[in-house]
Amino acid sequence: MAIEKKIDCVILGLLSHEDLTGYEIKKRMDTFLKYFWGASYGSIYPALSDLVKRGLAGKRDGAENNRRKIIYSITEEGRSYLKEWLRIPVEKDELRYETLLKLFFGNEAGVLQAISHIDAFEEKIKSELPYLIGAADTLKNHIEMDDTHKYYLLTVEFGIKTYRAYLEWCKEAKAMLEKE
Amino acid sequence: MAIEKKIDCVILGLLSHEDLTGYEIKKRMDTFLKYFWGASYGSIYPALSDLVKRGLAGKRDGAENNRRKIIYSITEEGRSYLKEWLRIPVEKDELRYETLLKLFFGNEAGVLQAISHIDAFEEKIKSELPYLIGAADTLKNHIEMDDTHKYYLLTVEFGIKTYRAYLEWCKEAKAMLEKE
DNA sequence: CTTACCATGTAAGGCGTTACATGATTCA
DNA sequence: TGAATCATGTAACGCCTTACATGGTAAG
Repeated sequence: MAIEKKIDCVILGLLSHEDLTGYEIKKRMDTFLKYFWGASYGSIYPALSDLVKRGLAGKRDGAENNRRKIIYSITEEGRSYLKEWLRIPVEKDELRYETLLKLFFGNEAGVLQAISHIDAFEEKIKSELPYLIGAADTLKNHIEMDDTHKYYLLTVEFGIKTYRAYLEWCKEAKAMLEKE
Repeated sequence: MAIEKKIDCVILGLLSHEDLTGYEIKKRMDTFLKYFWGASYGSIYPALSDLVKRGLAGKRDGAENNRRKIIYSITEEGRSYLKEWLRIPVEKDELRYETLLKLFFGNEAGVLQAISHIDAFEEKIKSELPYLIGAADTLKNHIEMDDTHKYYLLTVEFGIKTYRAYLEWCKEAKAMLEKE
């Protein structure tokens, strides 16, 4: 079992780029990490408190007007912790594709239902792909400026490649099911 | 929130193909569903008891010699339950790619470490791909015989397509990181 | 004026893994 | 005879999501 909790590492990773509020951390996850990682407020805020308690992050008040705001930053200890986690090999990559599960048992439900699941999957991928392509284009235009962008681009391109493979598969899978 | 627990659906799905023991269910998951779903004994056995309690599965003794063995089968109620789950749209497909996470924060650790994570990922994919290709070939040779095979083939081809996309990405990602 | 967004947090409960516990059989 | 595989199960615990609770601000 891992000593490092993933949520801590993600937060620390984001804080290694810039100081952020809990709300902003969630935002970053929902945009940059969306297609390969996710977390809810219910895990982010407690993790943030815990990180501060352990000295891996610091907090400061950043309130403007009447709006409360707590800005978190990474400490030196936090940076070491992150580096150590980055150094050790990946434990496991996990996927839980409900779409494939429903497809695997498709004979119970029939061809039409299988196709409708593939259609829904295809729609979702098609709607997300332009965003990824847009992000890649933007990143390519100022790759020299910031090193973090280079790594971000890497993950975006992973997304683009796999999404395109998904779309190809959707087409072929439907063709196979329809020729009957 | 879903009323249906995924573990119940997976088990019921496997039982819709054939009668199985808990041990065999785990085996099926570790082979057929491996690259898009997983579960441990700690979730399978309790789920099985629960399924019987709710009348969705039946159990019978299948002991041979001195070896105890409990064979589970799907009931009519179980089949309806499965069909209903199969009918409703997919809730969500989830992935948690630790590899991409470590890569996203790669600037903290440097190019060499990023490459070593990609290498490890590539190795894993390369070692699993032949198994998928072998499965696809076998399935293609008796696709007419059994309808369940057709759907199994669909998921295997999903695996092959995405794995190939992964490998392409690995190559390009490393090339990008190395040109420096 | 109301909807969407900014912003933080807690409590309950679900889900599932890991580790443990036990014991038979098969094969080298 | 020891390792691998067959076979079933429980207990502790961790992690996370959902739902709830609260309140300010910006924009239409």
